Amino acid sequence: MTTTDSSKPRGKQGYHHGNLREDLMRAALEIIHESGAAALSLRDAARRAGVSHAAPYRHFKGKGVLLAALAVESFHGLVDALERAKAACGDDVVARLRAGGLAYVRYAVRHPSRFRLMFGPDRELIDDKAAAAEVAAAGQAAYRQLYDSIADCQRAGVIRPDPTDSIAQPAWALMHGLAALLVDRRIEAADDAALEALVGHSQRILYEGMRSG
Amino acid sequence: MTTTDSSKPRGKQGYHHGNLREDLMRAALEIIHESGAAALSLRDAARRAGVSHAAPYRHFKGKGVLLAALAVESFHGLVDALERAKAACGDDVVARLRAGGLAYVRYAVRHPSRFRLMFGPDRELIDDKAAAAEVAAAGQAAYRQLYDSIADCQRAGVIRPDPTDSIAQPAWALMHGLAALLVDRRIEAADDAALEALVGHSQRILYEGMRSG
DNA sequence: ACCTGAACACCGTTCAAGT
DNA sequence: ACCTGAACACCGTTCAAGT
Repeated sequence: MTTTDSSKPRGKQGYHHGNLREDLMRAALEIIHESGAAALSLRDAARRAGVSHAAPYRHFKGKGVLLAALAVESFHGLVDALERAKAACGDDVVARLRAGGLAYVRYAVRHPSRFRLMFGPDRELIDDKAAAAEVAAAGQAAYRQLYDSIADCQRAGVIRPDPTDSIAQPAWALMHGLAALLVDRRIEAADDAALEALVGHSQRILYEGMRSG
Repeated sequence: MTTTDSSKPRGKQGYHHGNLREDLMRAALEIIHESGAAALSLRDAARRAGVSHAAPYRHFKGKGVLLAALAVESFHGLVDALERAKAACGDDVVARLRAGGLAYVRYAVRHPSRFRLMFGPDRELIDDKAAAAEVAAAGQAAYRQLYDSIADCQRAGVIRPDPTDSIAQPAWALMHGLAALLVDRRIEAADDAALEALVGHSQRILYEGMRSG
């Protein structure tokens, strides 16, 4: 029962894997999802991927770098979600801004482990400089989504022409705070409708203060 | 040099400590402050407190319970800070609300390790039910500070008479988001003046949307 | 090139035994 | 009552050695 697993027909019926890097990331996320980031061990991830405890080190310089790779992947997923949500709104700049905010909070609630990985203190584990820089860059790409939406609204004359950052930062903080408190179960949202209502209500309040005139 | 330490003149010139529980909490916080929560080990805390690695278990059922005790202590510190800030504003309900928000963000920035302990995923480590409940209660006490401030403003007629939670939640989320992003260095505030400006500006935007009329 | 096995220096937690 | 020392089952990381 050790030699007859047939999940991947790839390679020279292989003593090795073909795609260990991806499998390790998948396993690690699974562990974090089941038991929290503190419970993640590289050895367990290796076990689940069916390799020895030393094998991961051919693909990641250490535990922190694996975590960083997951964070980067997660930021890319967030950016995708934001882009899709905005694209579905056509040219209505205000609708695009609102949809982006909702998508941000939804992404956090649907992928709490990833959200915590992106923003949680696990980033402290990333002692590797290059990996830390990559995570930071991926995070900035997400912020740019919001920044651009605000700038579009300013150009359209529906949001005050203050420095864009001075508006984007509070807007980000509000959505980020909702996301963080929801993920931490400090605020409850019974279902997706309740979540939409909470986000929509928060956005309406904020929008009153941002709009022109 | 083992028997002649004279820091505490207490007890029977003691083979034991007098106040190990407190010393362990102090040491643990020191470690977290220096190297992050992930680097905390009970054994290291015990070492710094000058006792054997098994001694902590007379005072805490496990690592998670020590962390929980630190979180509770930190929430109490936050509540104290909020109360002091509000008290300094006399009877002006709006000033009290604003001061509370600023105090919240300041507490986070000044005590980032504690803030992460209160809200971070480290709470997952708390497998102990009683400890988790204590942390939740301490957290609710902090929320009540904000809730009461909003309610006071509503009674004074300066904030819309919507359900208080529906206003307190976005207000909390905005301050919490600022705090979290600042602690994570996703947003920068060069000094305390910049912090005050950021918080004040965010509050002004929010207040526009909350106020009556 | 990619993986294994043994090794090292750590952990958290438990438990008999000491004072 | 409070602490120690040995013990157990784990970790992360490294490194020679295998295919």
